[in-house]
Amino acid sequence: MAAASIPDTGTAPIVRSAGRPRSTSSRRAVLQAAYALLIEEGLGGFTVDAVATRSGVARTTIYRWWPSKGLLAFESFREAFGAQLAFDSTDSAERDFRALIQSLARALSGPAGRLAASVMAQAQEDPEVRTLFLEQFSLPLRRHSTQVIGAGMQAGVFRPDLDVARLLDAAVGAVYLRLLFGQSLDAQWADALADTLIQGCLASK
Amino acid sequence: MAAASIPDTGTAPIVRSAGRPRSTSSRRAVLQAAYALLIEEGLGGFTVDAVATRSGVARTTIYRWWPSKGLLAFESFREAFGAQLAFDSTDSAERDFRALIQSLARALSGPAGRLAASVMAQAQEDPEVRTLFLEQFSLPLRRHSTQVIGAGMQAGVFRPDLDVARLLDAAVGAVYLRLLFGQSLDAQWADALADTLIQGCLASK
DNA sequence: CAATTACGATACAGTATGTAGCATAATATG
DNA sequence: CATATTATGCTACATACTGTATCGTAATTG
Repeated sequence: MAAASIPDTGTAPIVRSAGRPRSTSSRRAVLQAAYALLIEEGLGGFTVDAVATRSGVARTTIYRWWPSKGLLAFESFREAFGAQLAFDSTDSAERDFRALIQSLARALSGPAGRLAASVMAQAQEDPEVRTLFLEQFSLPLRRHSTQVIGAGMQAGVFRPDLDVARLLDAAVGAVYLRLLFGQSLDAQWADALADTLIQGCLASK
Repeated sequence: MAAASIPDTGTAPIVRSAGRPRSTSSRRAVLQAAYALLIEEGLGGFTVDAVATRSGVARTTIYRWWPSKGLLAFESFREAFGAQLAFDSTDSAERDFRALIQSLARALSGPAGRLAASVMAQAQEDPEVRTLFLEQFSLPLRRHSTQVIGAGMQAGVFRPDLDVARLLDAAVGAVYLRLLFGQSLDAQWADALADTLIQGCLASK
């Protein structure tokens, strides 16, 4: 019954130095405007200008805190997503593995999925975004998934020579593939994917 | 031993009307410059301006033939990739399936992989690029793959209730996932992926 | 030769990026 | 309360890219 989620690595430390403190309301307004713009207009309508106008925060202030569009998009993504991924472990490894895929698919199937797709696209232009996405989103998720599957191997449900990393490449890759092509990520699809991955291809029993 | 590859749907018809004909050398120069820029600089350095300068073709001429950056990127990708994917069918369904994954991974592992990643990123901004990529690249590939796997099911090697579409989501998704995250797509990885997909997760034989 | 279409060059308006300077606001410290 | 310090908002500016319009010139057909 242990619950896990993406750790919140982003929020600033609470050390107080001299001078006017950073406006938390402006920060929130910017991230929220970025979130809304990315979802409503996609990457095309996502400009610092538009974020400034929509949030009511001065453009120069945005540049002060977010050196690039990509990092702004990523921070907006992380804030919106950090709490959305949570998994419960049960006594069935197979059920846990299905839940893993379902959880990821569900989280990415909503409007926030467009956000993730936009960040992935930004990551192709900006290596820093790619690194952040990998280290702060993909890897924590993968670490937890590896544990879940490892438990299934320990329990003898999953084959002992299972290549967990490749299995996760396939599971996560399938979800992202459909996300990037704008295809639906409904529960039925996710369960069929899990079925296929669990059972494999061969006819011999 | 039947060979298959992506059909060449793009080249213009050969109807000759009055007036000065379109310069094929300019067209090639533009596509080649776009290709080089996307590979060397990535999406960031890929602008119509830069393509014009590098190709020596006037910017206005480029705009005349390619209404958007995304479509230019896609056409460049298609020209460079059309012939790169070819598969041979043997009498072993399992070997053919492995070859499928190997072929895709090999084609995307080179510098041209960055091109594909760039087009995928463009597809997030431009629905037209997404549609073209799907219809002219993904779907033909998928149709052929479905045939190969279907033959394996007919032959009794693959389970009769195998969900081919999900299997391909997983296989192709895994390749794209690593491509987009800049991770290597070497032959060893591809074969381990094929293993995992073929054998599934369960310990029970 | 006339009609037609493509190409190259220049110019232009619109928009986005990213920086700088300055006045003002908010907080900590003495 | 006075001062130092930092944040914010505003205007201005240089740079760059987009996309269109116009015009002179080149190449091809009939």
